[in-house]
Amino acid sequence: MDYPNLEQKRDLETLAYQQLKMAIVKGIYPPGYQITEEIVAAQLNVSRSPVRTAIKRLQTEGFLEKRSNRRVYVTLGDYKRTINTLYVRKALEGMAAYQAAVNRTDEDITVIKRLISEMGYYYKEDDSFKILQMGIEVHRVIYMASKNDLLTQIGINALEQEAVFSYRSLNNDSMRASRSYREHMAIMNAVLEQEAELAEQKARDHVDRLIERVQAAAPDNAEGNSGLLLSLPQ
Amino acid sequence: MDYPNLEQKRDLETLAYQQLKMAIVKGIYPPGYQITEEIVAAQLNVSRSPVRTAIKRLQTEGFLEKRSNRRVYVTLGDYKRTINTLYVRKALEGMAAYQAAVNRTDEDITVIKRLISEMGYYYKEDDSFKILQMGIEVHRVIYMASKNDLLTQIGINALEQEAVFSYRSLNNDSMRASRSYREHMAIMNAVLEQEAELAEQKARDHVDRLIERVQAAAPDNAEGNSGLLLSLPQ
DNA sequence: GTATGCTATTTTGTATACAATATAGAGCTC
DNA sequence: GAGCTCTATATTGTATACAAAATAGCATAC
Repeated sequence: MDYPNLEQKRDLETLAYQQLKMAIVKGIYPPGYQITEEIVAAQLNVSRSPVRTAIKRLQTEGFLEKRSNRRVYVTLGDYKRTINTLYVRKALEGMAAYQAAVNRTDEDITVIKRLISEMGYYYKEDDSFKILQMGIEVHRVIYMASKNDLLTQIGINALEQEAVFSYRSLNNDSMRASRSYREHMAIMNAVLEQEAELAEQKARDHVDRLIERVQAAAPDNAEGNSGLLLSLPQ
Repeated sequence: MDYPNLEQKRDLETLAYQQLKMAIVKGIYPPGYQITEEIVAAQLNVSRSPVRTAIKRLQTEGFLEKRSNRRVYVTLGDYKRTINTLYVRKALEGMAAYQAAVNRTDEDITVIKRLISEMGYYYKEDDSFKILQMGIEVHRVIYMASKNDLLTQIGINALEQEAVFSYRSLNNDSMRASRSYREHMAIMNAVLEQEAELAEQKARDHVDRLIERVQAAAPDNAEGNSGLLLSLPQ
């Protein structure tokens, strides 16, 4: 057994959970891929027991899904699921932005200001990919600043799932990056200024834009899976 | 092994999950109670394996929590947790009401109208308990009408958890029932009329009232657990 | 009387054997 | 060749034995 970073000793269940989740999020096990206890166990060099626990957990979290009453696959995100997740994000991220504006600590302020200046740097450099990538971090920080554990846990899970199953196209053009930049800046500034209602509105608006993009990208063949592409949440 | 309703054959993991969850929600295992795999297994007359799976799942869902790095207890809902859950409910139930107003089918309309008339009956009868109890059903129906599986799943889970861990007092006076009646009616009517924004606002207002009540009931000793009482979500 | 360390007990973690069941595929019939 | 049935295989479900770890309680020393 190899402990990637050693540091903290974990039980095999936790290890299997983390490894498996990472493999899914990174796309090593792509959506639709069949997961079997035995194979994963062999790859991690542990018995089926801890792997089984990990698989069950990822099922309740939504990363894996049971199909045909016996087999487990990496969740296949279709159009409807993507839209559903985005509406959940709209509700949760709106609330998180509101709460963050109210509850942010000095430490949160420091972190957010650092994010703002870092993002500004990449904006000037016209580094579209970096800007889009940092969007995730913005949402994560705002969840943390909300000081609501439950909200944070559910919200980040939704965010991570979208990273895997997202239905959007992957054109990282600078127009998209530019809009992403402006929208995230607006949210963070409202949080800094403690403009709670504004922060909530900006966060909701941001997700509305994403919803529009998804709807525009797959208006017709809404039921099928064609057009599925991996992307970064924003 | 006894199958309560027989009908559908389930595997023991599912059975253990359902039984254990029911026992928690009904208060048979009260908050703070230690759960051990072996004892539950003995009570259900199955081996530890399926019980173990069920316990792990209830952990990730938040009904059970690990303390002292080895033992598992029924989650002890303190003030902060109650407030956190209510804010999550505010976000999700607001969104659900909005989506329900947009997506409700004819069948949903029938169900909602039946709920309205039934609730009206109990209101005339001045049956406070029944009215408060039906509040849960209202939220459940609205989640279903939203046609968003993910939203429904997360939202109902939050609702059920509050049923167990709620911090509020239990005085089922008719003034509370009267307000509960009015607020739930307002939400359902807005959904029927397809007034999406109004429905969202009414749903959020409703949870705000609950938050006020919790804050009023436990303003000072916010950290402790004194004052914890079981109640029904509304 | 308090604190510390040892030990027994409790409880979970892990591996593995076996059972049950669903799926796939071959072979058969028509 | 199409469809059916039967069988083999793949895979999960369940039980259980054993290992590891944490907790609690007791005894001992100071």
